[in-house]
This record gives sequence, C-alpha cells and structure tokens, in this order.
Amino acid sequence: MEKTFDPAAVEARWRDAWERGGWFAPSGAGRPYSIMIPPPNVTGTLHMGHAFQHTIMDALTRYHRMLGRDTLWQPGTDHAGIATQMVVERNLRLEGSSRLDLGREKFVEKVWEWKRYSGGTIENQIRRMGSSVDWSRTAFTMDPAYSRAVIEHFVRLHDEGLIYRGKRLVNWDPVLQTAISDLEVVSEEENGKLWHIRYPLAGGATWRDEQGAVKDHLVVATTRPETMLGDTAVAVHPEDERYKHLVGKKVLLPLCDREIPVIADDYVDREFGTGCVKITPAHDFNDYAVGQRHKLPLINILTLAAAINDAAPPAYRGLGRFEARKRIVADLDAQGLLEKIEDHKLKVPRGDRTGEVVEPFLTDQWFVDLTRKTLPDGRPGGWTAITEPAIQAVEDGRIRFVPDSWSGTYFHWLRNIQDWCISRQLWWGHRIPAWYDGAGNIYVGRSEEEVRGKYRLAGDLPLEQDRDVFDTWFSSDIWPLATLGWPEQTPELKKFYPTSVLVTGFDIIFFWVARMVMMGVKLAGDVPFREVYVHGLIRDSEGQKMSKSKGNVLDPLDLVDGIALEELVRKRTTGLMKPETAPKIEKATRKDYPKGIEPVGVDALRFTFAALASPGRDIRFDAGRASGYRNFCNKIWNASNYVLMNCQEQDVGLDPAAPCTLGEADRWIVSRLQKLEAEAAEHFRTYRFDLLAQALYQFTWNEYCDWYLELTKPALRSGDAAAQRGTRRTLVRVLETLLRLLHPLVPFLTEDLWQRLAPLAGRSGPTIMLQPYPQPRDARIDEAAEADIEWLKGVILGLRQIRSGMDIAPARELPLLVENAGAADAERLQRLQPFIAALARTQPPRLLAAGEAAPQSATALLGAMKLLVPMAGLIDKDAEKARLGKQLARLQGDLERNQARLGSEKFVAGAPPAVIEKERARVEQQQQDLAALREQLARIESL
RNA sequence: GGGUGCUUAGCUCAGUCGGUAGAGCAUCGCCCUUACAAGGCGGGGGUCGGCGGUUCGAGCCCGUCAGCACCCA
Repeated sequence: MEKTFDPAAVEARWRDAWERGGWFAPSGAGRPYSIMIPPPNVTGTLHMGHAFQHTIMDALTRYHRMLGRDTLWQPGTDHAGIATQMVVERNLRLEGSSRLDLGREKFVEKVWEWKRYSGGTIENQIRRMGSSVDWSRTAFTMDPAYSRAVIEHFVRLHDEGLIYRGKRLVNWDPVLQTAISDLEVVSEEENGKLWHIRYPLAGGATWRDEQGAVKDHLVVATTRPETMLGDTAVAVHPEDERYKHLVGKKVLLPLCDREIPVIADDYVDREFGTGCVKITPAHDFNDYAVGQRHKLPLINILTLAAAINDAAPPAYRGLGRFEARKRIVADLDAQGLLEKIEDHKLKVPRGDRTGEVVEPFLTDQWFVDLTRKTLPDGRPGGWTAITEPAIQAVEDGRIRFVPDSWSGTYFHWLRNIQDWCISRQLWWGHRIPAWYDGAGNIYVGRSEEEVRGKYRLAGDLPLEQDRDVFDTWFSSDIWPLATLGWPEQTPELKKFYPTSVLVTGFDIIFFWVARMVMMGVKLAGDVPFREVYVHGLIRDSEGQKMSKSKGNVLDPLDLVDGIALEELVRKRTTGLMKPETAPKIEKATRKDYPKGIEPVGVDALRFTFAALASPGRDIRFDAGRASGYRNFCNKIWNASNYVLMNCQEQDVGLDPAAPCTLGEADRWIVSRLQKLEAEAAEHFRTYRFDLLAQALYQFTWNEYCDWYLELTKPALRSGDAAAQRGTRRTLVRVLETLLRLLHPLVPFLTEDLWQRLAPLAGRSGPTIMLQPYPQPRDARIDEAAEADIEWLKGVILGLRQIRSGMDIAPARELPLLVENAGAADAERLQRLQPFIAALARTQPPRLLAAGEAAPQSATALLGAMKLLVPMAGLIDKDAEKARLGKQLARLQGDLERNQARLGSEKFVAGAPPAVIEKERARVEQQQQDLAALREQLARIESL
C-alpha cells in the first residue's frame, strides 16, 4: 500500500468503474427514494455552491441506496434563457456580429452550437465530484419531450382560464428588450435628485397658499422629470387643506402644452415633497393604479430601448431617457419652472442580469393568474386553483421545510403574490404556443394543427405564432414532473413522484421552490417533494458572496486538484465584465493564496462541506478546514494500512468454529461503534451533516486511531491465539463498518480501502456503494468495557502528564507505585496492566500497603487512587512543585465555587435532589483531591 | 418602515432537556516511539455582544439595546 493517501489516483480508479457498473441507477427493488437535482445552467460551470449542494444530495442518495431503498438521483440541466442568450450575444459581439444581423433562426442555431460546445462541462465536473446521479436519465429543459411537457403545462392552464394575455405594466429591461418578472428586479438605494417643478394653472388662474401669497402654479416633486411628458394628471391627498379647492381644476403641463386635471387620491403622501404628485400611468406602477381608479389616459412616451418616442413633443424625440432628462430639466429651468433641486436617496430598480435601470413599460404579455378567487365565468381563479393549494401543502405538513423557519418566508411570499409574467421577448427558449390571425384573435393549442381543429379555423386562414418565449422558470417549475415523463403516466412518475426531498438554496425559494409546489399540486394533484432542505450560501473567508466580478470565486476542482498561484490569478482576472478591476483582484488573490492552493482531493472537500453545513447558516469557506480534512482522509488511509499489515494473511476469525475471545478494548470499541451508528442515523434523519461529520471524525481519529489501534498493539504481541484472533477480527470489522459509515461523505477513499478490507471482514460484493449501511445493535453495547477503558484512559493520561511535565523521554520506562487503590482499582490494575505498560511505558505497578511510606514521587490522582512515579534520578523537584501548584490552584477555585453553591440555602431548597447529590459528590471528590495534592506538595517541599 | 437570522477561544464553527463551555485550524513545549511528521504526546487560551428579568441555577428562556447579514415594502 502507498505510504500516503493519493486522492487523484484513487478517484481515477473508481469514477468510471461506478458508472460502468450501472450502480447509480435505481435498483428496482425497495421503497422508492428520489431527489431531483436543481438543474444547473447547461452552459455554466461548477461553482462552490453546486459542489456543496451536490455533496449533500449525494450523501443522501448514497445513504438511502445503502439502506436498500430504490434510489434515483435525477440529473439534468436548464437552458437558462436570458443568461445563455446573453453569453451567445456577447460572443457574437466579439465577432463583430449581432443577434439581429443573424436573424432568429440562425441565432437559435448558434445557441444550440454553444450549448453543444460547453454543455458537457458541468456534467463532467459533477462526475468528478463523485455524484451518483443516474446519468442514463439525464434531462435538459429544451429536450423535445421536455418541451412538449412545457407546452402541455401552458395549454392546460390556459384552457382552464388561468393564463391570460394582457396589456399591463411590466418590468422592462431596455438593454435585453424583454419583460422580466418582479423577482428578476433588484432595487438598491442610490443617490438621486428630487426636482421641484412648477405646473402653471390652466387659463392663468391663481390661488392663495397658507401664507396668503398669490400663486399661479402648483409645484410637483419628482425623481424622474423625463416622465412628465407622459403625465396625465396631478394628484393631491383628498384631505390636504392646502390643495383641496384645486381638485377638479386643470394645470398646463409644461413643455407639452397639454391640460391635465388635478385629482384627489389618498395614495398621495402629504409629507413627501410638496404634497403634489405628477401622475404618469404608463411609466410607474403606483401611477398606473391611480390612473385606473380615475380613468386617466395612458401615454407611453418611450421606445423599447427607452428612448423618447413620437408621442412626445418633437424636441425630445429619439433622445435616450437620461439625455432627455437633462434636456427637460434645462428647458424647465430656462422657462423659470424649476423651483429647486434637492439631493435624494431612492430605490432604483435594476435588471438582475444587465444591471440596467428597469422601466415600468406598457406591453402585451402573458400572465399566470395567481390572485383571482373566481373567474368571470364562475370557474376557480388562480388564487383558488394554484396559490392557495400551494400554501395549504406546507400548512398541513405535506411539505416540510428544514429548517422550518423557511416556511414563514414561503407563506409570506405566496400570500402577497402577484400574477406572474411568463412571456419573454427572447429567442432562446420555449416559443409560446399561441397563434394570431390577421384580426388579432388569439388561438392557444399544442400545435398550429391542433389550433385549427380546436377553434374550427379555415385551413387557409393565415396564422402567425407568438414570437415570444417562456420565462425559464415557467419550464423548470415542472422539473420533477417532466423529467419523470409527465404528462404521460410513466412507471417512473408513479414510482418516484412525489420526490423525497429537494435540496436547494434559500435564494430560489420564490423563483423555483414555490412555483414547483404550485404546478405540482395543480398538474399532478400532489406535492413535488416531501421535504425541502434549505442550505446556506457559500461565501469567501471574509464572508463576502463569491462572484466573478469581485474576483473571489473558487473553482471547487481547483481545491480538489490544487492550482498554482499564477494560474489562479489568471483564472480570476480573465473574462471580467470590468477589466479595470483586475489589478485589485490580483493583489487580493496573491495575499489570500500566496502559495496557490494545495490539492485536497474530492473526499476531503466533500467532508469539509458536510462539516460546515450547519442549518440556517451561510458558510464562510475556510481552505484551512479543507486541508485539515485532507489530513483526516490520510489518517483513515494510514489506519487501514496498519490494519492490513496486521491482518492480511493472518487468522482474522473468519472461521466461526475457531475459538475467539474479545478483550476489554475490543468490546469497548464495538460498543462505541454501536453508539456512533445510532448517531449517524439520527443525523441523517435531521439533515445534520455537520454533526454527522463531527461524530465520524471524532470516532475515527480520537477513539479508533488514538486509542483502539494503540490498545491492539499489546494484545497482538502478547495475547493467546484466541485473543489475537478476536483482536484482528475486531480491528478489521470495526474498520470495515466505519468505511461504510463514512462512505456517503467520503466515497472514493472508502471504496478503495473497502475493496482491500472487505474479504478480511467476510464481506463480498462489487462495490461498497451497494453494501448495507451499518445499523446499531443494542446487544453489543458493553457499559462495563466502556467503564474499564475510561478508567484506563484516566490512568494513562495521568502518567503521560507526569512524563510531559517532568520532561521525561518517551522511551524511558517509568517505575509505578499505587497508593490507596480500592479493590476495583487493584483488580483493574492487574487486568489492564499490559495496556498501561504499553501506552504509558511503565513497569508493572506495585501497590503500597496501608501505612507504607511512599518515596518522593510525582503524582497523578484518579478518584481516591494515587499514581506515584518515584522521583529518584528522574524528576526535578521544582518542576513537580510547579506542576502540582498549578493543579492545586485550579482545583481550589473550582471547589470554592461549588462549596458556595452548596452553601446557598436557595440552591439546597430549590434544586432537585439528584442535582444536589451530584454536587455534594463532586465537592467531596474535589476536597479529597485537594487534600491529596496538598499532602504531596508538602512531602516534596520537605525534601 | 416590516420581517428573519446571527454575535461563543486568535480564525471558522458546534453546543440536544436550563445543571461547571466543545471541535477543527492556529499557537506553545517535547518527540522522526515499527500505521501515520499530512504524525504522536502534553499544554495554554473564553465576562458566551451589552443591560435587565424569570429561575435554586441561564451560552440556552423572556424583555431591551447595539452591531452585522439577508429578505420584503
């Protein structure tokens, strides 16, 4: 066996073998267990979030597969409409071409080309991480079968009246020139201005303000002066005494020469600005609502690219919106209509893809109704048919969020939901199955042919299909259904739907989780998953979100394989949206990773993710943690090496007829193992991967390696044949079991070692993947053995402390005297003597008789028993004094605190008897120890 | 403005039922001891964000303030 664990070699041995074995696919036997991968962008690459999420899904999948469940982890990718189209458009720009140059058909062909070129990247990365997805079922949201399901989805909802087309204000990204949903808009506070503009009263009318001054105008305050070209009213609050008398009058809209009414509406905030608000129904969501209430006309003054259109006065036509703003403010100023300009902070809505200011824009779009209780024709509306059932699914526990607190977020969003704009003015995506005739009538169906039949249209009536495509989320919302074959009632759909658990980030609870619930319940009549495990975001070591533009991204495979500093710098600084940030990123990278990144391997990285996966918490990724777990993997490797060295070609107790005795250490480790197995099951059940990792780590390193392996050394050297056989058998079987316990988190290493070890444990099979996950057996719990070893550890620890405190060389054998040993101590000293001798390097202990004077010694206490190491020639008096003094001081403090507590009447009166008793016993022990230490100190000082 | 979460060792984080605070990393000392120096053995390090309350007893429960993060408007 190689001296150290070499992850790359081990991974290479198993990656393909597993897949070739067909072991990732459902076995066809057992209760179904299924997980849907949240489909990554087909043209994307694996990032830390994916690697983390996939680690959790794979652990769950491997665990349930080992439990004998019929396990499916369904893989696939998403076509990611806007994101992908943007990438391809950027590539075209670099070639000096554009989407419009190519035309739709050629452009879409280009996108498919790009998909074919880069589409395999992420899947191969997923393979490298050891993810046991069923590749034979891999799906893509633009597959023909999937596309049919998307169309079916739309047509069914449409035919039930739950989808409508309407001219509505939507969020418009003027760069992409498409509508986007409210979820795709991010509003951040920015510095802006508040312009105060005079709107003269029509016909030269005047009024007196509160101070009695005569005025011939109103002053409106606005953050977007350019939209005044589309104003159709000025609004004041109905109870605003300042303006009440002006309601119903008219003002003359500057620059436009148009009279618009003064209206009263309690939407107006009297405190804001002047209390007069310009109303632009076609360019503001609130104004739109006011406009509807007052039946105001809508005047759209912008083009698709957010330039001023021909509805505006000629002076401004064709100007971009920001240019128009400058011009309008200047013109108002020139006319003396600009009263003042204030600095003002405001929330600016920007498209999450382009970062451009989004325009509320009046266009024809398709919507899913999620808000109406009843349709005009009496059928159930979207609220009743879609939204409410999705709320109920979580309320009544058919779906459980882990951690549960996320259900609050879910409820809040659904209860305040708006209709969902699902059409996008893109070319990459599922084209909307709606056809128009020359008169503008709309026909919806699965195909043009079906439409002609369904609506009894003449065969020669010219029809044109809608040019728009669906929002990507309107296809991924049926991911659990469509991947399993819906709308066909396939055997897979029957078996694996509802899926067992969805593993996802909180950032897409709205985008995806809620929508899958809505559509699953609506279309399949049942929830898409039973549980939703919501994990945190992976951040960098400073707690910053990882992003390409910040230059702090880590490629999980760079942690796996390692990367030189120069290569890392190059990766982080190429292809930046803002190349000018490169020097800063380079500097930070050189500071954070002066030596590049050391390879840790897949197993260690996975274990790190698991260990950091505390519920409801973001993860600051700490590379130090990962290398710590690489060491852990190496520890397992070396422990296995020890076991193999001692057991290969030896009698490991496979023959049931051969006599086989288990010593204290064997029974102890087996007992501890049962408790670990019980813990592991509990942690899987509650999704506590952090506690699972901790428990496995602690057992492996601090119990199995640090103690058990050491304890087997004397047993293998000196025991009789039956005892040696028992020890070897325990060594092998505990390790073999441990490998199975670890396998869901650490798949490669455990497979590689298991292959070598399994025969010695009497197990066989092609892979550890299909071996049973270890289950605890109460009959193997042995409290007596555990107590023995606890006592033994106490003895050894005390002796080691003396050795270390006295600076005695490890190899030097210590004489050992024992004072005040009780019967139980004496018996254990006798029985466990070989262990003490081996681990503490002591000569056989001699028990002092009662009253026998002890020589000057260094001391360790264990209960009433005193371990004495005679000082002659070994021990420095001052060092032992200092050591005892330190112990004494600490004990003294503890004792005083505890005595004070026992002395308190309140405590004695109020605390339960058991607690008081425990406290009394503790104080007693401490008093005893204190007395012993004092006596010992005095003895040494008297020298 | 409303909501959620967080604040524990130098760093990253656990802490179940309220009963003397733990891990990894880092750090200090000794050691190449026959599985492992990616290691072994031993040690040091904490006002559990502040204040108040409930309780015999609070890291944990309640209130309040502060700071940080995120979500919604």
